[in-house]
Amino acid sequence: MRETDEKVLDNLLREGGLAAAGHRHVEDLVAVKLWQNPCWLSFRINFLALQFNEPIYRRIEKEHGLPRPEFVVLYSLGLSDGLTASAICSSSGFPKNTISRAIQKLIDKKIIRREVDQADLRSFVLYITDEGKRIVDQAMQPMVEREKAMASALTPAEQLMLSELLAKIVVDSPNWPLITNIEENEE
Amino acid sequence: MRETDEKVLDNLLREGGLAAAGHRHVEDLVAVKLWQNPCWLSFRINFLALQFNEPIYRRIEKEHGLPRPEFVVLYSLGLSDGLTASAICSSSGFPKNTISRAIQKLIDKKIIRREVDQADLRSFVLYITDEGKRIVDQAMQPMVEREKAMASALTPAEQLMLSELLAKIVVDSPNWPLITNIEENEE
DNA sequence: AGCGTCAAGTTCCATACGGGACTAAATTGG
DNA sequence: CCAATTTAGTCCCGTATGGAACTTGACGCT
Repeated sequence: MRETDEKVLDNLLREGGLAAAGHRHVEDLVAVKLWQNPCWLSFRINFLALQFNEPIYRRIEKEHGLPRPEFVVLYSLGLSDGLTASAICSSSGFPKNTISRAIQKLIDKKIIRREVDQADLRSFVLYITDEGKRIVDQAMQPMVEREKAMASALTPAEQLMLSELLAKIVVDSPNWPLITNIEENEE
Repeated sequence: MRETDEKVLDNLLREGGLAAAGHRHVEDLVAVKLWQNPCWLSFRINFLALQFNEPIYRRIEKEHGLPRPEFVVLYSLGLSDGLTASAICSSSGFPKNTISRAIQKLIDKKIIRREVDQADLRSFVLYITDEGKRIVDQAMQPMVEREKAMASALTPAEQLMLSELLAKIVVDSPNWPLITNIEENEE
């Protein structure tokens, strides 16, 4: 790709959705961050993540007394019972001490249960209790609703497209280059 | 849309990208969260946000001594100088006390500068200093690189499509229903 | 003008968070 | 088969975080 072509593409990407937005009102700074931002992708993703999460986790906290890390554990077990702490860490991105604490709290609350893994005595296998299942099911509802609301800006065909595109990126994520912060030791 | 049609769509959405992933290896729990998850959209978005952010912010912290909220302020001013604290809050999703603190620190470090808004004596207008500009420019590079890496799982056409789809959702976000946590006061 | 409400920022404070050191079990390998 | 290394999970502790209360200025209303 020639130098100029690349610039053209960059601009197209950055301005993606500008025409379609038309006259619809967006807050000024959001508009700038959407359409005059070299980091078009990360802004869009971060913005949506925040907008989605913040009210949801606040509600789950209020309603069930579960802070985010605890809910993440529960949610993971709800999708796939019998997990280990480290599996939850790596699929969720939380550090292991945070997850460890969350697990302890959930055990105290009798929302999950823990058994030593006979195959590996260092690790524990976690199971959700009936009480736990009840809670996830209930907490999941508003999440699904909010998802629907979020997705409703798109047609079903567009939603499908989006789902596929994002999945592709997720699947590719293990290949992203490591960030090297081993540089300029100019403390 | 008939009941059953809706179920069909739900399944399609949830499994978006499954076929395309083919044989490529994905961690087990990630695969479950991708393809057997009622919250297909929020998982994809949150996962990508975390994967993107964590190394980037860690690096910026190490390299420039700026924790995330401080960088967010700087980044915002870099895109659009002369902002007010509350504008930064609402476009970034951070609470105002966190942003306030970040602003103070940045002023101390002489990375930004503050003037009272003559039109509204309660608020301040923030300006980035030359030093500040230097820092954003430098810190931006790895972000852009990482974006490119992230996007490189897609063809340019797909990237453009994604940019547009996400922008549509962002533009629509002010219309999402408020979360009502005013319910079942069963503390 | 004067009162009540609202909006911009700041301060206070309890707490959740995550880095890093630690323990114990597994695995590697010479 | 015994070090050396890696991995699962926990613990300690300083710090960043965000809720709530507060201050001060703007704005609406009669």
